Amino acid sequence: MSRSGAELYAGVVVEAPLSEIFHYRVPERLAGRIRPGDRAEIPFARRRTRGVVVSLSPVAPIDPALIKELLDISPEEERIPEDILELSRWVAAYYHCGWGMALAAAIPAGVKHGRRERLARRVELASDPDLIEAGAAELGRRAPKQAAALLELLAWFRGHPGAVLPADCPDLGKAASAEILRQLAKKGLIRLLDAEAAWEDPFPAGEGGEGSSAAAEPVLTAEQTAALAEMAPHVGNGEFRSFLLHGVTGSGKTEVYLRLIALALAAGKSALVLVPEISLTPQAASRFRRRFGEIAVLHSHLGDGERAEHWRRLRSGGVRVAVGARSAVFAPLRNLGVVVVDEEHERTYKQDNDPRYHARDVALMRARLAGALAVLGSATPSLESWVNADSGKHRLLRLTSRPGGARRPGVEVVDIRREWVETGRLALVSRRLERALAGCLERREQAIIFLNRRGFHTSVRCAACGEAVMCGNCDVAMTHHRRAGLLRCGCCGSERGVPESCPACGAASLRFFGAGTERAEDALAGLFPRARLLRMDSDSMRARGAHQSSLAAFARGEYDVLLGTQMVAKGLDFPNVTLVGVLMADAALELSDFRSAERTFQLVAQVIGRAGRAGKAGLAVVQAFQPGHPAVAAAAAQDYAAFVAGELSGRGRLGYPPGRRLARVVIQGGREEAARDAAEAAGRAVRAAMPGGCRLLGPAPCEIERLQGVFRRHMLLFAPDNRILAAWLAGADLRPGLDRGARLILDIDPVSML
DNA sequence: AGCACGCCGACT
DNA sequence: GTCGGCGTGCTC
Repeated sequence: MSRSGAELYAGVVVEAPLSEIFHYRVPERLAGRIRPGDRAEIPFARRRTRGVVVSLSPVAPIDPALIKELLDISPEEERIPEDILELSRWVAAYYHCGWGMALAAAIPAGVKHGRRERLARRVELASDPDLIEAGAAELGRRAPKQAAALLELLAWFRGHPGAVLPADCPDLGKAASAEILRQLAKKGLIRLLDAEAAWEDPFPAGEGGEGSSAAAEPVLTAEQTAALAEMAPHVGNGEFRSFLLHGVTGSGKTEVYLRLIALALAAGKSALVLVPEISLTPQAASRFRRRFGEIAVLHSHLGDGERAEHWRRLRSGGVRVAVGARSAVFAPLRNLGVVVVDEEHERTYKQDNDPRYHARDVALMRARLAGALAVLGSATPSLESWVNADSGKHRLLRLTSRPGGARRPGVEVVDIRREWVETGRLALVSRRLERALAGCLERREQAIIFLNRRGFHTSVRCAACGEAVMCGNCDVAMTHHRRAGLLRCGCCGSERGVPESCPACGAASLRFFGAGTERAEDALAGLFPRARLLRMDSDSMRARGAHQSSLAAFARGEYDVLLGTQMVAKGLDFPNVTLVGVLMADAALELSDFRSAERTFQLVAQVIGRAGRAGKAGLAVVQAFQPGHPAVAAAAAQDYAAFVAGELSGRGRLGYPPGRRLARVVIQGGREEAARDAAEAAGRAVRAAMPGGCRLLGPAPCEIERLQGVFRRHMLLFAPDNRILAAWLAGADLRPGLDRGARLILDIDPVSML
């Protein structure tokens, strides 16, 4: 069989959702140049596919008779760099997913499929919607799945006129699997297009390229200088170091990052900057471009082709700065010197589908593997990072003052309960806030009003039977959207008309409760009819680019008041904003999630920071039902230390993170029975394998037991440290009972408990 | 994932 | 009868 005697076998991670490694014989002509990281062409189950070579060995790990020969390897430009391969291996091990799954997250689609035989990745309707709808009705009898997918597509295109839908769009869910889409395309009902087809870059490179004069570098504050002086010696020396940069809003963290990156570049290294998607604005991108010339901006709206192009340029070393959201943590930068994670506390860094990695933690591991310097920046660091700084894992750096002498805003807390008693009505806008707004408008300054609830009313309830109108798919009360004249589910987005009578008991006694941004808009319009209001939430900002253009219009002074959800809590500073109002600071506290206090603190502290960023005096009015709640009080006092101390001791008492490590196992199924049986089986397996010093909660129904038509149960695994947690999970066989109608999700370091 | 096999209900 | 849809199983 072997002619030269020295056989070589390659371990290959196949491009399929499988966790095993498959092995292939390396043909002699490739034996000299094949290396781990090569993309390989392989025969796999009666077809050709591709994979990534992860190991090479002279011994066959299985019966050699079963092993097939590897067909070819890809050109050099498509190799996965060694450090990315290593990083993906760590992701697979840490998050308990297959290596293939981790690699899939690390390699962009455009690179995976190569340039030639590119898969169709965008969907378009083949004819006009009404014709399609008729087609769907006809299809319904024979192919219900295809018909459902078609209707889903139709609804999507009606909601997003003129847009092009990526074939793997999460909006479609699994209603439209690749197979279904192919079938529909075969029938001529839809068209599947190339990635390259139309999606203009919302952040074009534009001006500010290499040649343009470098932007004037602002003078650093003493604190910025000190922070840089701490870090500078560790740039480019090849040793991993991590820092937590705790800087109040407006203290100039970005300038510190920019200087640090400049140092890395000067030392011949490259730099990776992670930002939450929402702050990846054209302005932010151009700030980096002005300093560093050509950079890779990796945002979520890049086409496969563009993404692949960035990947190749970073990989070749042609571009040495990458700025991007979560998945940019895998950008193939060479010779990495600095890794920045801005707003490190943001939960958007956690991916909420497999592999469920936390980009901040992956970034730290990446820096460690590269021997680079990592900086985590935030005005309100996560407790995890804070504890790591406390224990000496990260070095803590502080920025407490704002450059240019901008003062911190004054904060006043309004007790809504007392307001209620004194005025006899439950007003959305307190008298104090009304007065402040009047003054602000009179001075021709701008205000931001924050309310983290969408819609008009947050629920519709029957006065006769007490039932709220629930979503048909989820265990969630539907919100009333008066503008649209319907009820919508905040979880799955499904809609229904506003019922005349109670769907549960039939009584014509429905009452509307709670307030969202729509209602706040009405309230403000009633109080200040002449004020120009801009409402920003995911309902009013559905159109592509609406978010950016609205913020720009507000910045130009075309509006007086910006009202919205989280969307207005973060992002740009508007020099003319001197007033911030928080309508229900404690709205999120009722959620049964152990992090809800932390989130409330972060959110309120961040919004308050929006006030008075330039020379002008700022004021924040914080309304709350529980003004004394530590999260609200500490945020109002801008006292991070006080909040952290209290919260940490509470978490410690309850045995929650960050003191202990947590994994969450969710079992879901279309039938309640199947989900419960599978959860019980998994629960027994987990309990049997539980090491000492650990704790198991559940299995029990999830907070939202039914979500998008699926029944969900979960359990929480608490362990003293990660090693023990990993051993526990390795020892528990979660497979049995899952085969039929139930699926299992394992989430390490979960951020959502719902 | 993708592709075969095989079962099942409906049409030339 | 057979065609197409859709569940199931397997891939070095």
